[in-house]
Amino acid sequence: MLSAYQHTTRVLVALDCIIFGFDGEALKLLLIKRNFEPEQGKWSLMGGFLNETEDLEAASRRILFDLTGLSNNYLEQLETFGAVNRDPVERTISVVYYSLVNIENQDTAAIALHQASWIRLANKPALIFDHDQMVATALQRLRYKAALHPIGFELLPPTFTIPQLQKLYEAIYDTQLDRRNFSRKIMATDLLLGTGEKDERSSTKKAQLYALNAEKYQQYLGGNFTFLPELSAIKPA
Amino acid sequence: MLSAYQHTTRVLVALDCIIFGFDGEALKLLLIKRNFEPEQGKWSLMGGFLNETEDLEAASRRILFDLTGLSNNYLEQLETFGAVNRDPVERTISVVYYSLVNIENQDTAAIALHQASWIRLANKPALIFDHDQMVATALQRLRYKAALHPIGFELLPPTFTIPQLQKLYEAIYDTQLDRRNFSRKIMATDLLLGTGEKDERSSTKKAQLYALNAEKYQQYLGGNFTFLPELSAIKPA
DNA sequence: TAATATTGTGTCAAAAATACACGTTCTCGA
DNA sequence: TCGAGAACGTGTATTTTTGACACAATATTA
Repeated sequence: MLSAYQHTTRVLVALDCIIFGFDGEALKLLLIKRNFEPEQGKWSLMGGFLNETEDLEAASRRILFDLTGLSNNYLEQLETFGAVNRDPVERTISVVYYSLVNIENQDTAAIALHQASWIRLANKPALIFDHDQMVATALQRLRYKAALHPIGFELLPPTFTIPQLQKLYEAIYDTQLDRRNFSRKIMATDLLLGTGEKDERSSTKKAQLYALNAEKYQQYLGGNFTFLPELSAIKPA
Repeated sequence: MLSAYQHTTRVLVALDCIIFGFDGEALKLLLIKRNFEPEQGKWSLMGGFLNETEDLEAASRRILFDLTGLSNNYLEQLETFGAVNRDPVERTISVVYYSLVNIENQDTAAIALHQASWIRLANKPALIFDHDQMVATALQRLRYKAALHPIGFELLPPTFTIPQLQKLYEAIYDTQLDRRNFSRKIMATDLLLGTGEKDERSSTKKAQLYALNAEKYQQYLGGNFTFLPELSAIKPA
């Protein structure tokens, strides 16, 4: 081991996780009520500190798992927030990740233990520190990314219907889409594999259930594709 | 001031800058030969450490200015790299920014002092630590971003010709574009203001010089727009 | 079994992307 | 000085994609 760098400041590194879910109608965030100071009792993102011997993404996954029992989700680094006074206790920079989870997979016990709740984005309370800004940035990134890559599926159960998928996109972009054009576009991607099944939860005409074509999915993740032309002008931040 | 957080590790925070330029033919990177250990004499990105009392972006701008005399460039946070052993000396995480500069604005003295050179991306030597990966990620981001936002102009002088602009896009995406379609598409954006001037450096028919329409530019930065449909399938990473 | 709600699909018109060619301007060298 | 070479500037026809729109089929429930 070489000798340490001189004359330099060491700071705390936090990780915060923005966890998106979808309840069939609206986008949701998994938020916690802080049970420690500072800002005890206020709403906040899931967070924790980086350990000496773990990578950033590993730390983010650890925090996600510890607090929610969720693992193997889509997880992507969003941005690092480092304003000098963003944490009143001590200089701390926060590396923020966002994740997309199937809301049905949640570990209810773990979530209850941490006083976490799924809250609709539209009803989001004010969060501590710069967490509101983190959420705003994450939503922007999600919109950006989901328009070009098929990551929306990460928010759905393994099988889903086209109307469900459409509602998801409508929730992400807070807009209405034309059923016929949406269906045509999605079908053209060849991403969906029809299961013979139908969605039995519906109380009118039951929609066909599809599963993801895993191979095609990987292809589309790598390249770019305009999933939603109707959204080519995504609203500015 | 509240008391400090307990039981947590503090780490060094570095900042590394990926500086893109364009010489009229190809994309270039401003790289330095390290004059300090470890890895003295090897090629590396510009970097430095975060000070106690500065924001991340401010630190990045400071480093950029100290080393190159460049300021007021386009600067955007790319990603934070934090693998446990990425720096052999001590656990260090690096917040990476990328910037786009007009290569004609360089401060020659500052650059010489730091043994920095503009090197074509195609001739990039191997860099220290994880800097190669940083560059790869930056190029990917640049391609992503420039397809939807008019940030390419940040690499050009205040006035430029359409053929120059086209060569820039061809360099960014390492591809050939059709002159007529490119011109039509760019003109349709209303981003260019014709100066009466012509590019006197050309030795054949002199091309018209344009300047950016600053107002339109801001509009396009905010929203999304498909600048280059021919690139809708940007190559995977 | 009629009313209601939702699914699934087809067509047509407009817009955008693609492919492609010719006349113009400038320099340089014969 | 004028002809060749090189790059600039622009227009049109074809194909593809988007966007707008309507009707028949299925399931539930009153």
